[in-house]
Amino acid sequence: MKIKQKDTLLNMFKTLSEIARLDIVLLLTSGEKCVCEIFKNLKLPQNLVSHHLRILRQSGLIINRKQGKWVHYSLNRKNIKELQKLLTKIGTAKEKPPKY
Amino acid sequence: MKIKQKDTLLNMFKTLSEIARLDIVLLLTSGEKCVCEIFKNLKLPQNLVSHHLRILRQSGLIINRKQGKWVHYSLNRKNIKELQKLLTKIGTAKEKPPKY
DNA sequence: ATAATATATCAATATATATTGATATATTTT
DNA sequence: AAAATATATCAATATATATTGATATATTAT
Repeated sequence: MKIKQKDTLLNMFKTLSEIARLDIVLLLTSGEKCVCEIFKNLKLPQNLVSHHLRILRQSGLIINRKQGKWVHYSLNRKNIKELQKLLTKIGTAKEKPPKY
Repeated sequence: MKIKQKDTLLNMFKTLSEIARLDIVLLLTSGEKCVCEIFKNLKLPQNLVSHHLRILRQSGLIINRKQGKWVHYSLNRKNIKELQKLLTKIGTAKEKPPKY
């Protein structure tokens, strides 16, 4: 695996290892949401959610679009697919059977 | 998703978000390895690798078996499958299209 | 029994990052 | 233009965790 690719994956794992961010991602599986919907839904302060959204964006897991005073966030399926691929690779690697 | 299940997934993500541990998991895709093989391969001190192996074990990502003075570690495919499932769910969730 | 090898644990420290509070920016409404 | 709303940023602090060094335990070899 290329170093850059590994870094990207590592970053996605790191990003998803925080409960608030995993919750955001799970929430976004039901479609795109503005920040206000997200922080009300998760019952977290707005600035904290904003902070986590930035980390999610920087890791490539979500994307956003601006519309008036709202910023709508949604999942970045392309990169999530990459994570899936890696896990499939890990999960299906051949296993040396224990020797008795 | 049940709280306990989410905790488990969160823990797996947290575990995989450290480069040494991701490297260990990637190394183990080629079959089970004893600790000495792992720390020599990764060029990390033995006690540090031992520490990371414990975290990997506690998160359910790897299993071990003892044989003489060696402890052999290998992937725990069952739990890795769970991670895969979640990502598949996230990656295939329906997306509300942006409105123009 | 002693030495050597493989692994794990513990305490101390360094480092990264989550959280909070205050504030800034941009857009819409009145 | 002023007020209200939505979002982002910054500095400070709290917390979690990686890393290191020292040491303990268990097994095998001599």
